[in-house]
Amino acid sequence: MKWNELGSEPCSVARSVAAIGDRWTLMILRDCFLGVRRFDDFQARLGISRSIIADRLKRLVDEGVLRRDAYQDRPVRHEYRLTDKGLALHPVIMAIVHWGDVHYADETGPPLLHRHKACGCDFVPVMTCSACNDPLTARDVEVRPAGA
Amino acid sequence: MKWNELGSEPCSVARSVAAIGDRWTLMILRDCFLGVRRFDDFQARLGISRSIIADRLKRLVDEGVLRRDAYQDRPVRHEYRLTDKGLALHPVIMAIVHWGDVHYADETGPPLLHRHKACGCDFVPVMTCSACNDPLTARDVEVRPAGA
DNA sequence: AACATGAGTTCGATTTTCGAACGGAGGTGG
DNA sequence: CCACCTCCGTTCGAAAATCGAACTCATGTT
Repeated sequence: MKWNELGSEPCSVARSVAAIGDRWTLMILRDCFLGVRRFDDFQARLGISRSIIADRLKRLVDEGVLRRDAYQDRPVRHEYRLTDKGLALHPVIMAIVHWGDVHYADETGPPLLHRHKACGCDFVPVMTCSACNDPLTARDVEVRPAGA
Repeated sequence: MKWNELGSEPCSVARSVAAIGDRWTLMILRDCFLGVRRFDDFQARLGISRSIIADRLKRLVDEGVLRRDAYQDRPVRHEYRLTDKGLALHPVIMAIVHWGDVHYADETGPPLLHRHKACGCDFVPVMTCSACNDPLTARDVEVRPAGA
């Protein structure tokens, strides 16, 4: 298998990873969820080559994860915003953040805190079963091919 | 910023991504959660260069995500198993799978189904608030720096 | 006119990543 | 004892990704 064949595997991980499974792409998505929208802001925050930013943003737009909207004319300028498909990546980013918080935070604790607007509390994300609402762990899950 | 500086950023996404944010690493982790443990099985399932498998497995062991255990002597052979830190990546993988299921499945539906052993039902993963147990969406969350 | 801003593109040099072939330690069959 | 097989890697040269710096382009500001 090669990089570009990944997307056509009959596996949802492979297809997702083909779209977003790249260091810089994930860092850009993190910034999107933090409200960053403009090319130069992405570049300044990441401190990497502009050509990589341009390439990754283009891919994300092609994938339908980001939308490129004009926010002014004369000169026309665009901003990058998450589409619904992009917003649906929120659990992925939250899961990654939480794993990092637990396993890489230093004595000062996690760098960022998350507050649930609805209930007003700081929280950590918990993955639950859509059927019984109980929290899930790896050992609770049985996997089988569809149609079996 | 460069690739290898990613891990020292004060950001949990950056630190996590430095450890696992690579296409092949994520594919290997997928296989780990499906029960694959041996070098040649990883290689056969992924169909990529053995050097990549070797490199990624080594990194994951160094990171403490996998453990390299001998399963026989003469000749000594090892298998790769998820540590607790590795098992803690389950929500990340589930979130990625679910996003792929929703956005890339064809008319035949998702390639794999997941059953919750405790309740016996097929399910999809739902991310919830640890404080109030309600499902979370991106717009429900407010982020702020720690210590504010 | 000179300078600033925002959003890229281009370029050559450096790093990574890749596939294919090889190695090696030990079994198995004849 | 010799050939072959299995499992687990390593080595190496070619191909690709990444890098920083400079350049472009359209406009607005001093």
